[in-house]
Amino acid sequence: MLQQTPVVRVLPVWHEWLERWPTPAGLAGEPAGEAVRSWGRLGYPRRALRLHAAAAAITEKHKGKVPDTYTELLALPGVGSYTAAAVAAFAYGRRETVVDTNIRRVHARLVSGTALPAPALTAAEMRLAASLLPAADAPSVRWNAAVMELGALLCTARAPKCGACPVNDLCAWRAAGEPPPSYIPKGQAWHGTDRQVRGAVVAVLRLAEEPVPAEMFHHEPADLGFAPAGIGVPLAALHRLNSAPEQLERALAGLLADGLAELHDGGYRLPA
DNA sequence: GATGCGTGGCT
DNA sequence: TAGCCAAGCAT
Repeated sequence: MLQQTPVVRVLPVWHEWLERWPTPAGLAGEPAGEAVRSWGRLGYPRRALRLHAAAAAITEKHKGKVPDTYTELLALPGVGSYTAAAVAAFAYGRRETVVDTNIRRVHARLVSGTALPAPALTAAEMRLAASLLPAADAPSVRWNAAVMELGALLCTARAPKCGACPVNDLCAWRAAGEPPPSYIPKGQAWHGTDRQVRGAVVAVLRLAEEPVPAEMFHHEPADLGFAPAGIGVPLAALHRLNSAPEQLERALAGLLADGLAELHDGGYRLPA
């Protein structure tokens, strides 16, 4: 849930999930669509699908217990190098090189003297992080947590709070006069993209209790002569995007391909 | 290595 | 207010 999503937005959903599915087996015992539905508006709903798949893998291959090694964690769906290291370190106390966006930014500034880390995680960054990690297990966990928090709370991407930083006297970027970034990060396009349409379609499917006919996506409900049950609001939002028919087709096809939707009785629904 | 993939708070 | 950006991953 925390992948690319701020902590404060994750917390309420996380609590709901743990109450509803206290164990991996509990989640694995329900349809994947239920995971997507209860994902709410966290974004990137593929993560819900993969979390469900990970729960199934944990149930089947790990006797229902979340594995405690980096390698086993990495093999789970939706778990990459960051998440595998973070779980091994923070849940199991292991010494792992945890590198998230916060840690990358702190290292870039404090050590490398640049305003921002490289556009993508590099081998050099991993080597640097590994070289800074304390040798013993417990201190390494504290180090990972501390650097991550420093980045999240003080050494932020925009308007870093250098005045409150406990290590500002060690900061290479500050010592260099806070030079501007050497490149301009290109923002993620949104308006008019397939991505926006996909999001609007999934919003409809989340609320739908019956398969949604393709015509519902392509035409105004008023033109169809019948009222959609319970999905009027997200459907209206989708139509307001006024996307081209082929764009809608791409979005629907993409959702099918990703397993976020399936065809049933001539309509689209979340995977049952 | 580059791209596609959500959503909403903050400035 | 339009854009930035957030505990990344898979392909």
